Amino acid sequence: MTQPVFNNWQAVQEEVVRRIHGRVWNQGDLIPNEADLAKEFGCARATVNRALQSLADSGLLDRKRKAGTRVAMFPVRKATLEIPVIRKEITDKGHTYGYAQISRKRAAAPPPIAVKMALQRGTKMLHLVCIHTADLKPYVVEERWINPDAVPAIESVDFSQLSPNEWLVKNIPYSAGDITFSAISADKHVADLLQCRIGEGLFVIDRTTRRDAQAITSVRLVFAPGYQMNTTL
Amino acid sequence: MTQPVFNNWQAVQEEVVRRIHGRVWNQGDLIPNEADLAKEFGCARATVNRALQSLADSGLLDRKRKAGTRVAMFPVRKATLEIPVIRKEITDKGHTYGYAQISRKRAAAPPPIAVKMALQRGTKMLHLVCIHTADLKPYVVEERWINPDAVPAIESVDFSQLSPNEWLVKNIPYSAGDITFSAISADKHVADLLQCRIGEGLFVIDRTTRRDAQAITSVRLVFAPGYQMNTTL
DNA sequence: CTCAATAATATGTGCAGACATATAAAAAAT
DNA sequence: ATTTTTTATATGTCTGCACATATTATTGAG
Repeated sequence: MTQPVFNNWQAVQEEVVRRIHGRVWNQGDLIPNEADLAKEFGCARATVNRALQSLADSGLLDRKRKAGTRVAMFPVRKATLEIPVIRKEITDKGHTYGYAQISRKRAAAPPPIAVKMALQRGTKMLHLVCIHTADLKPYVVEERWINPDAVPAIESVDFSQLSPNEWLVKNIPYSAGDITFSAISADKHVADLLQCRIGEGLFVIDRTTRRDAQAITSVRLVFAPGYQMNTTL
Repeated sequence: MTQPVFNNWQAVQEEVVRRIHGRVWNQGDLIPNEADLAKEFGCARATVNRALQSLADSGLLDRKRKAGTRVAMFPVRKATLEIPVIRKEITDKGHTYGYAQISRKRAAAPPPIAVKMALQRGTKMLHLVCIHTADLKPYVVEERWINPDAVPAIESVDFSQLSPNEWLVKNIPYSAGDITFSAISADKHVADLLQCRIGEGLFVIDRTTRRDAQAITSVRLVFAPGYQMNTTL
């Protein structure tokens, strides 16, 4: 009897998944080490490593040096979300993109924003509110605070035609950021802009980006009713 | 002058990012091929490959065989979301987990669900509603449809103590799924369960999982007001 | 001129071997 | 008994080489 040969990392991965699903290896079990698996599968250890590493990335395995590889107790599935530029998101859906600036001013950020951005108290920030439309219908309101210390050039940029979202993505590289997804009830201000009822449930993305330790910008995107963010796992 | 040596893939990656951020390579530019970069960096091509592949995964580069590697026009950032088991999410936050089944019945799924799950019209499904609590306060309502054809064992499972969320994760492997995030306004039913005002904006996750082509289950998770889902990028 | 066959090329991935590194377990010192 | 040091081991990753594969560019046939 000739056993099948797994000579590429995807095949090895599939076999490992098959064994986990088939309860050959149970939750929490230590699985054989890479060298043994390589021998069994008739391939190089590097190939097994690639397969197992990829499964660890997706949360199905837990690996630790010396301790070995075990089947994750809670198979925490990881979904990857693509965060596109708003204009691209709208045009990719086949709609006509529109943009308008609502307001622009300098002001101290309110405490929650200041805390998130780790700012000195009373730092003057650039505050922008604008709206993105799809086929002339409100799509999302962008309320943004920009730290002029981190982006001096910002003072001379005209955001009446180009959204800060797009300008920042194109011009200011960032090294890290955090995102929060949540829901709010529309207040009067937002309801007016999005042309929806006051109190209506709206999807919200809050994002703060940094370069090294310095906060660049913090934005709240409030989407029109019915907005959905999709992904697969 | 001795140029620095990049003898590990993270260092190569950092240097490449530095060049993109520093506009040495601009958006849309074709960058040198792996062999040339390897020579320049004084490392093996495999090391450059690892670095560039990882950057392509994160959306900063676009790569195509023969065509080469270019800096992405829209640096679509990708955020990875961890989708944990609800009980684990709550206990990890340091709260006391509680669970209760609200209802259990057999019924035909409503059309939107039936479509999402690609079911025959009128297939009888198992319908479950339950609630998860954190420190005795409502945390999330789980409304779930389960396809008994895909999970025959489901009929004999008691969900009065163990949530379908947890039972399914532990017992039914799935190969694929899709997730939608959105916001709704609380209707009376949900408002009662979550002890919130009618109309309040609530964060919602809809998830459908499949094994091969067969739909296993479709679930709507409606979170209590104030819920946030966090990640980094 | 158009379309199909062919060659060239950049990435994708495999292999064997080596060394690096984290860390669990064992041994030694206190 | 407790802490520190050492050792063993599984994963992490680099190297140099080879071949696979997708796709563009070139060439050739009609």
